[in-house]
Amino acid sequence: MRIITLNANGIRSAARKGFFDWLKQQDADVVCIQETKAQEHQLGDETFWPQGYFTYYHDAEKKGYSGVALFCRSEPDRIITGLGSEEFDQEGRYIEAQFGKLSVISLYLPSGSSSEERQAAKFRFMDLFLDHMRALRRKRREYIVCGDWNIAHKPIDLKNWKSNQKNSGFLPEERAWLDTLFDELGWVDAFRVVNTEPDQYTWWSNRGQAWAKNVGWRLDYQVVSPGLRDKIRSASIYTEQRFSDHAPLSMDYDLPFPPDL
DNA sequence: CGTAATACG
Repeated sequence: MRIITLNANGIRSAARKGFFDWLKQQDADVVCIQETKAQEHQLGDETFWPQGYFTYYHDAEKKGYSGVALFCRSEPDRIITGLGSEEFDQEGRYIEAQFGKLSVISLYLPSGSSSEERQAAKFRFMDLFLDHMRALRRKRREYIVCGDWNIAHKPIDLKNWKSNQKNSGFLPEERAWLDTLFDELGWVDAFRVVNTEPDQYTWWSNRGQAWAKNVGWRLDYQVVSPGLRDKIRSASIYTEQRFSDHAPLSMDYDLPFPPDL
């Protein structure tokens, strides 16, 4: 089973840069997109409903903002949109597809980099989402939570960790939140199970020479329930592609699709 | 600086 996640920074922009042509060659079972920055009525072109996939969008109410999507090679038993939050469900940040006992989720955690107000919103979402992840752990299901988590976990996960300790995305509170998720709740950062190398980034600033100098951050994760830990086979970050300021993260699991859990 | 709309990341 192959799962791909990408923050598209505009699904229409990514399409113009060849994302859907690339995707055809990837043999993905589920594709998780964040920052579609479009509403469904703007995505009439068949490009945005790829052949061979069941496609689901969860848009923000605000035009050109946020939004997540799922492309699924087999039809899910159920789709869940949103977390039951008045504040965040209108921002299009969560969509879950259920296939038997497996759920695959596309998540877009708020960025806090634009203002203190947005950082406060990010912390509110983190509170809400940690409770959600606690609730998921009590279910008799397995989960793959894909997306842009907007937090680098450890110094190995960004180039300039020393100078970024006061910046959104590498704040001590944000890092501790991921510690809680992984160490206390038992969720697994699947990429790090199969790749412990430095310089494995999924996002680069558009400013300066960040891309050319590989001054990046690892913000995009596939976070899996503990029962899937020994099913994680391999991970690839497609840094050659420039569909977005993020790179696609593709992971292979030792499971058929649809899963036989 | 890029995407998409005059804000947000």
